[in-house]
Amino acid sequence: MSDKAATKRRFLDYVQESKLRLTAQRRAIIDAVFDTDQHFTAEELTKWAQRRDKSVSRATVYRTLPLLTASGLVREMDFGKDSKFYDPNYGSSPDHSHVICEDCGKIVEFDSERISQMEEELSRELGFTIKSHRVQIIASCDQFRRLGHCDRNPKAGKKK
Amino acid sequence: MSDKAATKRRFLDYVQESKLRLTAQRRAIIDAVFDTDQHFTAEELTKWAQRRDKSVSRATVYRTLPLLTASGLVREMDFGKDSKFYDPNYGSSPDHSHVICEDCGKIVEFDSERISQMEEELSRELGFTIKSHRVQIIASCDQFRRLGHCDRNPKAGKKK
DNA sequence: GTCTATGCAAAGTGTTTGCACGCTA
DNA sequence: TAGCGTGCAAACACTTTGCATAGAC
Repeated sequence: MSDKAATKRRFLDYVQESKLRLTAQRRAIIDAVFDTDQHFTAEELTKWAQRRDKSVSRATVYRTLPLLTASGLVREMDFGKDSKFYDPNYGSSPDHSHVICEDCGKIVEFDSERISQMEEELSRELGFTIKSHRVQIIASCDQFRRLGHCDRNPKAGKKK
Repeated sequence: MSDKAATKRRFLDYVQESKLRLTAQRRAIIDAVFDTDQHFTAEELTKWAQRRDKSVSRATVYRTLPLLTASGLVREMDFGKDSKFYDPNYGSSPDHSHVICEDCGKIVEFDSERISQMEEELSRELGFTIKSHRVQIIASCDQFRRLGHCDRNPKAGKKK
C-alpha cells in the first residue's frame, strides 16, 4: 500500500512516453491523486489540486482524468451515485473489488480469487472473453448500527 | 421466465396497497415494462409507453421509475454509461448478475451461488451485513470477433 | 369534491467543448 | 517557435421540479 510513490512515477513515465506535456496543473492533479488512498470524485480532486495550485480549473481536471484511467493506474467506478468515483489504488492492486457501506458511507476494498474462478466458468459457458469486472457489494455497517458511529469513517452520517 | 404476467400483477397489487392511483399513463408504462425481458433506459421506456398511449410524457416516466424500483420488481443499474438502465427481470430472479459485452452490446444475465458464498465470507471478515450486490462482468464476444456479428444481438455494432 | 398525477417547460447537475491565449518541450 | 494544454463560459445530456390543469377514487 505504500508504493504510491512508485505508482506516481509510473504515471510520470507514462506522460513522457505518450509525449504529453507536464504542466504545473497536471503536476498538481497527479500529486493530489497519488497522495490519497481514498476514492474520490472529480469535484473532490479539483479541490485537492487547487489547494496545491490555485490555477487548476475543473475543465483541466476533467481533461486529465481520462489520462489517469488510460494509464491504467486509476480506475473509474460507477456506484450509481450522481457522479463517478475514481480509485487511485488500481495501479498497486488491479484486481480488487468494493464494499460500499450505506450506513457509514465507507468504501472498503477486498480481493477475491473466487471472482476469477467464476469468470473462467462464465467464459466457457457463454462464449465470452472476460475483460474486466465491476463487483460492488452494498452493505450496512454492524458497528455503525450498534454504536452510532464507525471507526472506518469518522465523518460517518454526513449526507454529502 | 414466463411469469411476467405474475410480476405485473404483483406490481398492480403494490400500486393498490400504496394507495397510488392507477392512471392510463401508469398503465401504459407498466405494460411496456412487463412486456419485455430486455434491460432498458428511461428514454426507451418512454418510447415504448408512448406507443401504447401517446399522452405519456418523459416526466411521468421519470416519476414512475422510482415506483417500479421501490416495489422491488425492477432494478436500477448503472453500467457507467450516460444513462441508467433498468432491469425488468428482477422480480422473477432477484439474484442474477450481468455480463455486459463490449462488442455486441448485449447484456446477459447469470446466476452464481459463488457470489453468495463470497459474501458470507466478507460479512464475517469485515463486520458488514451484506444488503445486495452489483456484479458486472465486462466481456468481449468471441462470436462477434470471429464472424463480425452475434446471434445474441442482431443490432450488434450500432453505437447508441 | 378532493387531492394525487400529469404535461409542459424551465431549472438542475455533472461533464464536455469551442475559443483565444499561455507555456512546455 | 510550434503546437499542446489551459481557463472561461457556453453547451450538453440526462434527470428533476414548479405550476396550473386533468382525472382517479
